Amino acid sequence: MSATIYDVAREAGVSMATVSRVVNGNPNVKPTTRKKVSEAIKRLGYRPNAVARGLASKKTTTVGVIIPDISSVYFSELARGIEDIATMYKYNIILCNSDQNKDKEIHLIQTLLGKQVDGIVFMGGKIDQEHIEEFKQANVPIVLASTVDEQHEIPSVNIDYEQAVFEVISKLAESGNERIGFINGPTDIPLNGKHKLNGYKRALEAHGLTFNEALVTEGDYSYESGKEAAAQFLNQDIKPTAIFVDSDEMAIGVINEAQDEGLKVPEDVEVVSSENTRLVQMVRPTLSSIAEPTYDIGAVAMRLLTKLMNNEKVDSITVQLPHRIDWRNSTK
Amino acid sequence: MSATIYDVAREAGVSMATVSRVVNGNPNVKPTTRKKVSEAIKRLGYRPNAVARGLASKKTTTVGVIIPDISSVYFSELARGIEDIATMYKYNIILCNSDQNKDKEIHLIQTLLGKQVDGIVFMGGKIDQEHIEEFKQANVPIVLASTVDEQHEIPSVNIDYEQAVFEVISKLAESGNERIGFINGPTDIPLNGKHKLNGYKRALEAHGLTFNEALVTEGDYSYESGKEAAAQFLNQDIKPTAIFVDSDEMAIGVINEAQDEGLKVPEDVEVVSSENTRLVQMVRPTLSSIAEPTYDIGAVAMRLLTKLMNNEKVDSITVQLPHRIDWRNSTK
DNA sequence: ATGAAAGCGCTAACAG
DNA sequence: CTGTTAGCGCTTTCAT
Repeated sequence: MSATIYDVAREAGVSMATVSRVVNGNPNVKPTTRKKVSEAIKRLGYRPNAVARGLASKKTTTVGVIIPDISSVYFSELARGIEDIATMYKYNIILCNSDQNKDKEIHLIQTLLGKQVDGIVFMGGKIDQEHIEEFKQANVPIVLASTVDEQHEIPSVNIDYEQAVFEVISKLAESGNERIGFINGPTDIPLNGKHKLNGYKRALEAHGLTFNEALVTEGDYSYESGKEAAAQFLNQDIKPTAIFVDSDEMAIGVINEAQDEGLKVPEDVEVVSSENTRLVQMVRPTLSSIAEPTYDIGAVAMRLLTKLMNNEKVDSITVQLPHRIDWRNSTK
Repeated sequence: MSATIYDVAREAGVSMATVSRVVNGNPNVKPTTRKKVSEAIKRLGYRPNAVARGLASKKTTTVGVIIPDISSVYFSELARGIEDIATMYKYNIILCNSDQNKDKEIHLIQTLLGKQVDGIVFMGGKIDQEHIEEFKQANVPIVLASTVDEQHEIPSVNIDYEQAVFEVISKLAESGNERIGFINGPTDIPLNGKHKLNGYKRALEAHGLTFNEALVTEGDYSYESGKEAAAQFLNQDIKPTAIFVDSDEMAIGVINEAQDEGLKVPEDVEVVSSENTRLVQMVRPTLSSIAEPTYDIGAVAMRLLTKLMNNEKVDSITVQLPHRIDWRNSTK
């Protein structure tokens, strides 16, 4: 059994309150006493029990992180941003994979609240009423990262996805492409089915192009699904001359499929992706992509959460980070 | 304030002990009482406080996971394996990035122990005496995943890295390569500087080839460092005709560098990598690689940890998972 | 089958 | 500056 605060108190000949004070860096302790206590701590190898502390103080310095899939390149970068800032503010994170499954998500929220986390960073797809209910019932702050809440009720950190897609498609249209394909992510998620699709449509319209259903499809973010979607596009009569793809892995699938079919990228078909993970520079040709500040979204979301947990004032509950479009060799 | 077990007890007209019993599924409760209590729980929206429970029971159903960098493709796959099995056994994980920095590692171990985790999965580079001390002082089990402890004192899950490298180099030698390059990971880590290097040397020897220092270098696992190492190799007089690279990202750097210099893979230079992440199928040519069962290493490590936490008997404290070599198009 | 009561190890008033 | 004293919310004997 390891030493408790009580053991230290006895060893140092003081009360537990005093030990608690020196452990917590309370200045109201005479230097000599502090020294006595510190030595006793060292001698006994005392290590404060965070669980007991959590129970007494009602703070665990632990935050929950619900993420669709940590093994995805995109989300693991986000997670790193979250964890770095958490560490900076002395929090630890409990990491949970949801696979974007609503039941799991709800269950995880409850588990985390049961564990008395001080806050939660949530990443997911669709946020529906049931999520909102849970979030509101929680007595700790929640921040959404790279996840949109239609109602703008929950604090969140995102980029302007609709605008980003609008810019990509516009540029593609301006450089002469008349048939621009769009391989979206799962469209049951509003972020895809609504915002990104809107950006696509608005850009077409703005450039006098007509929307063609045969040029829009969806994948599940995997390499394989990108390859399949590309095969579908490239085997129809009206082949697109440019394709915007909603993830890097899918985009690589598209490039490979195109090349396998003897098409040249970007000469025959231009490709633009959407995550700007490290992968973009590893493919040949290097991939043009919406440069979403993935790490930063995580970092800023966590930073926002710390403010909320601290009851600090925040300018705005929803923050929108800037994005760029990085044009590389997969486009002309 | 949310309801406590005491509130539920009063609401249901029983004692807290009884509430505790139904919450924990203790069979010694009359069905009618159980029902009464369950209803009270529902009515009050009672959710057990895991911190209080942890303090009383000395179990947190939380395990610590120390990982070099969650944003690495390799480690995030490992982490997913860990988390899946943890979930299966009703544990949550506290995830911490160490960047393989020893001070951080030691500090994280202490933080996690302070948080009273029931066990730790540790991934890192060099395990030295100080680590071992910490591990031994901890009163909870520790399992190393994809991390070797020279002394074999700490439970661990690995593949036989030396043997795997031996096989790759042997095959390369047998197919006629006489100058086989080796881009290792950081060699201050015994796994690289000792075991993998040994495998390389032994294979050369076994095939009558002489060891040449100019054909061995190291990188930091990044794409860039792979590219640089390749540039170094390919610009010297005695160019290797085959290169074994210790990570997928570095290997892609090698392929790209070779191609940028006008060399063909595998015709002019063959490339074999070492992690078999999803990336191997995304590059062209697809990458031959040691098929390390990354996800499984994590899963098995976590499974082993659950047994240890449960005081179950385990056949062997160190497990060695089988590996394959997947030959793809980056080799002849 | 159920209840009473004693902690688990710590923080946080409140005194002094 | 230091000590006393209640809890925090739950588990766990030990009775009954």
